[in-house]
Amino acid sequence: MNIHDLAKHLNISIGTVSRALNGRADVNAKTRERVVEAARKFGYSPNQSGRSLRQGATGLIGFMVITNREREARGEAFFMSIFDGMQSYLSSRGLDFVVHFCGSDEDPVAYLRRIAERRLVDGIVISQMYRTDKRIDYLVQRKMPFIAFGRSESSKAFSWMDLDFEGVAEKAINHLYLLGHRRIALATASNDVNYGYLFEDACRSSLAKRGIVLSDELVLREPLTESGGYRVGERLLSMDERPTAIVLVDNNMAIGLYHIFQDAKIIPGKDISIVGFDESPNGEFLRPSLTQFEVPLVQLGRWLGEHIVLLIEAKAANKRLPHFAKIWPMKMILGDSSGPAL
Amino acid sequence: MNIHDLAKHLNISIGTVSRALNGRADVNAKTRERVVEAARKFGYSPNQSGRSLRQGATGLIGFMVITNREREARGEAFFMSIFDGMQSYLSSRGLDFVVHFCGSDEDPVAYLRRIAERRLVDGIVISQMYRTDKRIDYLVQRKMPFIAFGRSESSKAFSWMDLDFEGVAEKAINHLYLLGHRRIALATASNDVNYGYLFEDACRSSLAKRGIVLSDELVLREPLTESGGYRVGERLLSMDERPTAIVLVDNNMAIGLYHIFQDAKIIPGKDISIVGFDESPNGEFLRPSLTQFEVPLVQLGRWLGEHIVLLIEAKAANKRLPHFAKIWPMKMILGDSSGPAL
DNA sequence: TGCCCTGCCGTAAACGTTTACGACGATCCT
DNA sequence: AGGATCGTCGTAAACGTTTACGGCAGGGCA
Repeated sequence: MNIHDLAKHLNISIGTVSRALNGRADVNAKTRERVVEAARKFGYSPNQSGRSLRQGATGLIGFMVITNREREARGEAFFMSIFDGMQSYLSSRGLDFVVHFCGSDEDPVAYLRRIAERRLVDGIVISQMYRTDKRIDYLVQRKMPFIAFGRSESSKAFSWMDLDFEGVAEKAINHLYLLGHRRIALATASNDVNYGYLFEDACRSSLAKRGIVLSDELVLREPLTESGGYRVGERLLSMDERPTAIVLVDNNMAIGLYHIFQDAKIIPGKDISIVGFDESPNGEFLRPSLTQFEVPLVQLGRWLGEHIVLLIEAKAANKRLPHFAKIWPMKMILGDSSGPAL
Repeated sequence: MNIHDLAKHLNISIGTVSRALNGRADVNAKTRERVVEAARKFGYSPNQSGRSLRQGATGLIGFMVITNREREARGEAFFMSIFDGMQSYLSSRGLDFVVHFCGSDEDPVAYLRRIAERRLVDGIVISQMYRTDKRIDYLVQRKMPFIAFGRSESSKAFSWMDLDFEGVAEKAINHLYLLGHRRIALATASNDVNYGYLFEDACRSSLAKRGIVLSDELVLREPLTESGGYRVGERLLSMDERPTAIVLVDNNMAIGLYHIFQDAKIIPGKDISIVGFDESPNGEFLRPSLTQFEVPLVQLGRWLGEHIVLLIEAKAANKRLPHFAKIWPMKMILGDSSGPAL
């Protein structure tokens, strides 16, 4: 069933059918009704390939995720909520949303090139940015609308949005400082993901502002997983001069940390203070409750949807692409895992 | 840059360019080399819309996931690994793989219809099956190649694959029975997801085989989350006659359960036995280690990729679609969370 | 009555591919 | 030497849309 069949069945031309379905003005109301009704009845929607070919746009927005078997990616609750918000906005605009998963054994740049060259999407959000990320140069050079979810170093100008690592670091450090903590550790990523460095730098300068230097042995780099958190705990416990507080860049780690502390009869918020990062079901659930930071992920997804559409529309109108650079604010949720220094 | 530009640049016809890139036999080796080299140099790949239109196929395989804000979906480690395997197989076949996320406020059937009618994919895997799932009837009627990941009741014949809930139930119950347990509880899903019922029925009949009836108060329906597990623990502890063992349909629950038991000074494997479900980072990590079931998810993803391709090829060859019905076996991993009954 | 305007619709070109078909020169066989 | 075969390539149609353009009927106005 294509547009010709439908037109023949209605005894009108395909042009009219197309105009009727696309809501153009120059079609009789009565005719439009007949067309829409027939389309519904036969389960007809325009073939997207034909439409894309003619319009030079696919109506598809992509989101690229890199799978990794180490499972260091932020969890389901994180991405799923973002997808939810993005999908909800895009479908309200009549656009489709698809997620591209780059396999753990594939080269992200090659994977992205393939998507771009075959013109599978009109625009794309890329995530899990590396410190310097070739994907950015490629997309800029190709003039493909995109938003990087996460910062990255590049000589080119591009649009990005990111969580407020600086703000979180400042609030976390300030909170702990006011509670009297002076020896504060940091648990961050062991791989090259950019926000690990960002957060470390931010913590370092927030501490420096208060006259504290973050010495290297207090920066614990481990996988952002439960067992990574457990390892952090082990290293913490083996230290000669144990820190009185620790800041985490990822809440999955909190689970492991709580476990080893429980084994060692160390009570978070009393014997040692813990500040987590983004909100997560785990964080809400842990006892004592984890001090962490709230981020409305569904809204964040909507923001991404809205702004990628802006970029696409700007390009279609042949206007110069604007560049967004958005830091997403996060609010501290006080829990019982952070208390006065001993 | 399209095929015409490339052809003009090489001073040959577009037909030859196309044949060269598509690896057809009737093109001179020297010419092919020049074409491939030029395509690489200019970053040219055939426009997928044009190609799809001509071929009547998109070369795209979809995977439909339903997001839910209750976060009861199986986690990242689960789906991500499946995607990884599926992507890896499909890309080796020159096919693209995309994931469609149906928003939590959308109707899954309408969402799927949209994908199908616009012909966005050649075939699709649908997941999170409901007990009776309209998506199946729709896809069957539309003759669109698909595999249901999860069983569902339908009068139509269709292809599906699912985890071995019966096998897991039998092994879990047998294991506990041999350890002397006779009063065994079950934690399962509070929503309408089909495997909740499947697992419950399977446990019921495995128990019945051993002369034990699974009474209603021992079936604890809660969300498949950490806090759902915590609720299960609360209900367990408030029982007059507490069960000596519990079987879980989801490992996220194990986290919550361990926590409340820790608070209540109840030791898994000693005071009460716990058997979890699929392997998960959580499960490996919990102390005492959780008795659970191993499932090679990457392989499972490959299987899905291979078989959806078989279905698509069969349809392209105008052969009757075969129907697969695959139960994916799972192996019990003995942990310390299950021990002799008191 | 003659003219323009409006509302509605049909026609046909164009989007970028793939592929059946035929053309052409070179080689091979008898 | 002549015809058949083979290797290579160009031509053009087709896939399913959208949309610029023009046409036609009818109504309004001078």
